[in-house]
Amino acid sequence: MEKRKAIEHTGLLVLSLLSREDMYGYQMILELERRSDKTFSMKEGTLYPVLHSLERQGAVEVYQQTAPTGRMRKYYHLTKKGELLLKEEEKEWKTYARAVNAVLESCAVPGRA
Amino acid sequence: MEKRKAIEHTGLLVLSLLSREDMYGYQMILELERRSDKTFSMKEGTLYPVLHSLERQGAVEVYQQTAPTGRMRKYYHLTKKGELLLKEEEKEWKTYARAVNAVLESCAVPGRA
DNA sequence: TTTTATACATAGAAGTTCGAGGTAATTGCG
DNA sequence: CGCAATTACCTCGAACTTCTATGTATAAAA
Repeated sequence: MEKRKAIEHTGLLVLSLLSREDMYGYQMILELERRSDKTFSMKEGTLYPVLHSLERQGAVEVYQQTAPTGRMRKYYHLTKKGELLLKEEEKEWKTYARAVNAVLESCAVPGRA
Repeated sequence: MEKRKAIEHTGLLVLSLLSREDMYGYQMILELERRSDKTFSMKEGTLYPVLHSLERQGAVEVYQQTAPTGRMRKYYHLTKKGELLLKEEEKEWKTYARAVNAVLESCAVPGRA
């Protein structure tokens, strides 16, 4: 009965990360955790299917590269299509967040207003 | 393949509405639409199961009342438990929104900074 | 050498929301 | 009066998302 802590807006977050630099999956998880100050800890079971879906949609492109450590990594690169998608989702997020806040404020106890 | 437009945070929004005044289901849908400036249009298939779930959790109490129009309505009232739940969910929302914004900003093109 | 961290991946469970459908009363319109 | 639209409740199953659990494999650390 434990409520699962959903990330939600996974696509937005991933696209956003890739807008600055190409990244590989595992790196995205770490970066997301760091930049959100530990609020997000996206699971691999969430991320990889999303990345594959973004690839099928043409929003990202993949290339493999061997890390200095010798390990293979799959880097994801944001395409033009991905940039557009990011802009759209960013706008949707802002609209959504504004709407939630508007409802919360409209219900807030008066007191100072 | 159409992406569905989820409301998400349904519980938070409903509890929030009820924190100001008792409401009946249909009214909540209209109020949510109004206060969110048309961003939200919660479906009945979403709302009623959520209300019943909140009732089972003891977060809301129900009473019936006949409207001036003669129609029967089921009003929902926020309990103490519901108020606590609201506070929790409100806090979670703020943390979540802050984290998303932090990631977006950390990825924003420089330019001015 | 065993554990931990890195790095990828998938299958199935669980949760949420919606679409579609149903019931029923009231209101407005021609 | 008859009929559509609105009000007001409800449920079921589809669709989607995320997580848990699990698996593979390599490299670094203990």
